[in-house]
Amino acid sequence: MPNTPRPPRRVTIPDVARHAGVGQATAARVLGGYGSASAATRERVLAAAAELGYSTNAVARSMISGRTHTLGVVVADVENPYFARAVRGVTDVAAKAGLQVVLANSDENGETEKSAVQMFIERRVDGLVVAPAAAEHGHLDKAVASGVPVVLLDRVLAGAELDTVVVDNRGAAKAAVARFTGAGHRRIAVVTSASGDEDSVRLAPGADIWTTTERLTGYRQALRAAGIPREAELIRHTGYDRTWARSAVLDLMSSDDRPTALFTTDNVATLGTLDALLDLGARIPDDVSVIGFDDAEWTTLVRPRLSVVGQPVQELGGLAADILVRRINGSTARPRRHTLRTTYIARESTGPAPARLRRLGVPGE
Amino acid sequence: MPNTPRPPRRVTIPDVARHAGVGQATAARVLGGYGSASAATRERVLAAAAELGYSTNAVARSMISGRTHTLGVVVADVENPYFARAVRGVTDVAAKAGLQVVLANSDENGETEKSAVQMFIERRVDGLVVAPAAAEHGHLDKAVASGVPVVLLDRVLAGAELDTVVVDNRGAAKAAVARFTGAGHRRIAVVTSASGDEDSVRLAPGADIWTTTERLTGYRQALRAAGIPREAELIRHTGYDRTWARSAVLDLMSSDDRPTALFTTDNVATLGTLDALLDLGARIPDDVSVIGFDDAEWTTLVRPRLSVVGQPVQELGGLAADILVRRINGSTARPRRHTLRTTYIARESTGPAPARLRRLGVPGE
DNA sequence: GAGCCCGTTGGTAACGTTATCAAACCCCAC
DNA sequence: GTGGGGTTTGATAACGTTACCAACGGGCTC
Repeated sequence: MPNTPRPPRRVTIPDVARHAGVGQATAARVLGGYGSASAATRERVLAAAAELGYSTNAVARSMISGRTHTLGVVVADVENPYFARAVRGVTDVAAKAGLQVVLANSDENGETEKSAVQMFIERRVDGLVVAPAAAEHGHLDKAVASGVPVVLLDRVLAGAELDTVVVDNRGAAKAAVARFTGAGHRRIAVVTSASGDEDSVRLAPGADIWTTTERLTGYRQALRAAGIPREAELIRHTGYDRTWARSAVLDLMSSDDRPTALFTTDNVATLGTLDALLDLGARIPDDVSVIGFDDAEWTTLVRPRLSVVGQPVQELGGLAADILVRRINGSTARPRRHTLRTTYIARESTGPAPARLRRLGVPGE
Repeated sequence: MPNTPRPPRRVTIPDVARHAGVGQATAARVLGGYGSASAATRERVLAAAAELGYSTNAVARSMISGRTHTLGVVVADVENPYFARAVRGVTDVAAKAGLQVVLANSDENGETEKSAVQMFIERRVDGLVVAPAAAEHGHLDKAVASGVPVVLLDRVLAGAELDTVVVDNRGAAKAAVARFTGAGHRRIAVVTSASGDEDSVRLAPGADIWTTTERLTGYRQALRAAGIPREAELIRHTGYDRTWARSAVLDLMSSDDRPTALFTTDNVATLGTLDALLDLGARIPDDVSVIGFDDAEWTTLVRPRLSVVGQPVQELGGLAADILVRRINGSTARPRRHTLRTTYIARESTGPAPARLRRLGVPGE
């Protein structure tokens, strides 16, 4: 702790009490809004407080009440629109319950998350919302054990006895891909930012997040259900850079036996995919159909407008906050998983499988 | 205050001291990392702490130190990518200085902002970053007076003696529009989400935010510099809904004497404008040139890629946090305005003014 | 008029940490 | 053996609020 200069002394309850000519306890009751006081004294105390510019010291209050009226939120990155929306959902519900929200970014790093959680516990937050970055959840269990309720957001953690708020990623992906198969598509590719470790269903540092893995599983299930053999070449793991997804799709579409439908599991992949398709001069959906996962403001800007799997992201955050509020109020219900419904948003980027493949341009011309 | 159940008792310093067989003060010194202690006792205390699962109570610490190591941030809406980026900038710099960030959304409502600031002061945050929603700044002055440093983000407040971090909106807009005039454009329209009260240069509730007003001023200055008379018909105030901007542009482009260049002052306006242009089948930049304000992930998705005025948003937030850290450490420098540079990002949406106007399609076909 | 109940009031003890200060201790030099 | 410097140690007082309890007073009943 560096020795920083102390802030100036603030007006306290004893000050107000003295100025109002009442006992400290009385002033405290009026200012704290508890216990009883006659109208006359209440008036006097309030006047004195206003005159001196008194402002409650919430820190002192928390000290004795044991409540900070604060929620800690750990997400990968607020800059990511998905998490921004989720955080917004949390803050809205929290605000209604008189709680404020402290934010921390983990950058998908388990250690960063751990230390953020540690800080939150030291600060005695009343509850924690975490979008876990790693499979390890000892720190979260400890938080719960020490009386700080935890809700997992967006991602399931295998073997964790924690409230979890997610969408049915697998089912949503399966349903989306089923639209392709239903429209006669047989060669359906999937583009994902996930790195593709086969055994990463359990979340591990550096491995893929649960969400994406689930969506890939849904893709596979849809293919199986339609009796379409899985083809490794049609599954492209590109990593978290839009240009990589672009190259992958460029490559994919240069094949003589190119896919007629593309499913993208996340926005980075979608952006890269559209980038490639645009540069190839591919006609959507005549040449190729596209469905993305998660809606964004630009999905209705591109022409044709993009069909996507929409997620109730803000509600997800809101529900997480809601669960916390209930736990803070004493609920001891057994932790469970809450799965919210996605909605398929049909726009203009999907159509029947083309009878034959049109020649595409080469990017750069 | 509802009477919620108290959380379970936590392990405290006296507990650890007892368990380690040392005095409270000694244990406190070891655990608090101040004062001196022999290696042997340090060992014993640490072991006892680990054994009992001790975790520092930051609330109690704040109570006596007067510091909460917390920054309050009030933005219009974290869901807005602009503010999301700014918040990210704040948290990053704050984290490096050992500060956490509490978030509040004002939704551009002055009263909401005021009560958020009030809460922050009660919670004794060490500093405040505010993107002001209204011209009124009494509550911010009071915060500073009571020892809580305040930095204004993104918007200047007339008559406020506060540190302010902004970009040169006026100059950037002027330079952008000057590119149009330099390329021979004479009919240059501007599309803005601002409502258009003429006397809203001073920020007022319900009126336009400073940022947009400045950009409009820049637009006018660029026209004047090029000797082009200002035409009311070419200035479209559309309000904060993308479809309204779309209609405005549809109308604008249906004129026989339609503009050959469009400048949009914000992302909502840009989105609506492109929407309209796309539906009209307008060729950019052959039929019409476009420059937007503020970059976004989709500006490189549309074809042609959109030229924009880029803002160092994250740096803006970072600088705000930086200034606060300095003030917290005792700086009493006179508050001043910090204006960061924008960068014009030349892409493919601008070109020379067309010799004659091509007939455009009608939307809906 | 005495007894009682209830709203009001004020003194004081928490809460868990850091700050202060004096006492104890150690090692060494004289 | 004694004095002196420094380090180590522990008791205790803050910090500003709420919790607790006893005392007071007025209006009512019997």
